[in-house]
Amino acid sequence: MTLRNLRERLPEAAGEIFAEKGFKGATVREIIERAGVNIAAVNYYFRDKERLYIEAVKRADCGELEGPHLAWPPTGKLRDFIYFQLLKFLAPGRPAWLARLIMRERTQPSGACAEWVREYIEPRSKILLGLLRELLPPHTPRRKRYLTAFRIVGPCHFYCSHQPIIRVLIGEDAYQRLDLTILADHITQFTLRALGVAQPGEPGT
Amino acid sequence: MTLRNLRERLPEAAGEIFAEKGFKGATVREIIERAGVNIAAVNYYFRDKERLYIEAVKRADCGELEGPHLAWPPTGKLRDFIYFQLLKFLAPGRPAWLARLIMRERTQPSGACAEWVREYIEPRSKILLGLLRELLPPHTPRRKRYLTAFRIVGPCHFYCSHQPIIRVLIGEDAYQRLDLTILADHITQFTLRALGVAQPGEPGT
DNA sequence: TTATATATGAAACAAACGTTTCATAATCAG
DNA sequence: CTGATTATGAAACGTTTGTTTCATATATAA
Repeated sequence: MTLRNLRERLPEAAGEIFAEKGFKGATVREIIERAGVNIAAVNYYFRDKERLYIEAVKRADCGELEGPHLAWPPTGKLRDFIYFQLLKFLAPGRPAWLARLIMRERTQPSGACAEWVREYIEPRSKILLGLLRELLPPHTPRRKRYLTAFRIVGPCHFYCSHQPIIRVLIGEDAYQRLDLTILADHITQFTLRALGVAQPGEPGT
Repeated sequence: MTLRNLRERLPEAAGEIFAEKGFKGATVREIIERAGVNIAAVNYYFRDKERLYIEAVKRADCGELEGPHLAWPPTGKLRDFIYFQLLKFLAPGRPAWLARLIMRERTQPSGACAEWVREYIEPRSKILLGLLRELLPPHTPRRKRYLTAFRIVGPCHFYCSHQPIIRVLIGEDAYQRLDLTILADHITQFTLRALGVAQPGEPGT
């Protein structure tokens, strides 16, 4: 067989199943079956199930730091930030299990991924807070800045984490017609209006 | 021993542990140990682990329909809705595990609780959409109404579901100082301003 | 009381789990 | 080629899992 392929196929298949069933719910036998490798490979390449899990999470959320285009005005940067936030979770070409794996680790941290929070979550949080520092009036207290940040990131994550329930509530048809640009525009306009920042030509979505 | 107490203590202890570790992660032996009952009681009272889980979820989220006070103006109803939404998850006296159990079932439905979604989630969704029908201009398309609803409910859930990460990002001290009324007011003002609905005397939070 | 239904406890069940072992196969440097 | 290192496969390991069994204890009704 192709040697190096095996070491890569394992965490990939693991990610899909961990996302679907969680750490405890997934079994190594199901993972190695999907990866098409022998069960001993888990021990050989990753020592045990937990380290395989960490590796899978890291690969699922290791995208480059897609910062907003620096040349844009602050409002444009905000729209970009929101759009990329949505894109990460709901991009059409992106496998759905990636988002679910990340969301699972975000809302129920296994503790094994504290390092990943520092390396990945924290920098993005600082980008948004920096953006709000430009958009909000000077000397806005720190607390109001991150309260506003929650108001922006919250809805982005809501689409992903509550996906199963949203499908039921608004109907499958309406859910399928949702477009990422529509969502991003809506959140951006909603935010800018709430902050009292004028935005050219936008009567309503 | 007190007879009927036993049947009640079981799903209560189960809820705590299911919330903490999920359905698969929790073991019946840990549950019966915390409840202080014999392992046979699970089979005797609830047949199996899954039915015990369903019972625990139902009891965690069976609060009465705390609708906004009908006599209030629409803006007041909205604030009430948001406040109760937060209260359900983060009320000081309320055990934290209740919120986590509900959130777990919301974001990763086990499928066994479809009935609970219909009976509990759907009515509350309709209350909010009805409220928005009053607040938004007449003939606002259905899609914009529920997009706006997501903008309101999203942040409420964000506080709960991302609680572990928020604690790290803003610091434990700042997190402890967060007050539910502050949160509710902030979300309400943010929403009303975004909708272009005037609100008396409110320069900023 | 006696008879019947209900509740409890200790022990064991078979199945599934993560992990390990070890013999063999493949790879590669010399 | 030879020898050493690396990779693979089949089988079994010891635990833990959810569930069941059955004898005993308790409550209830006549």
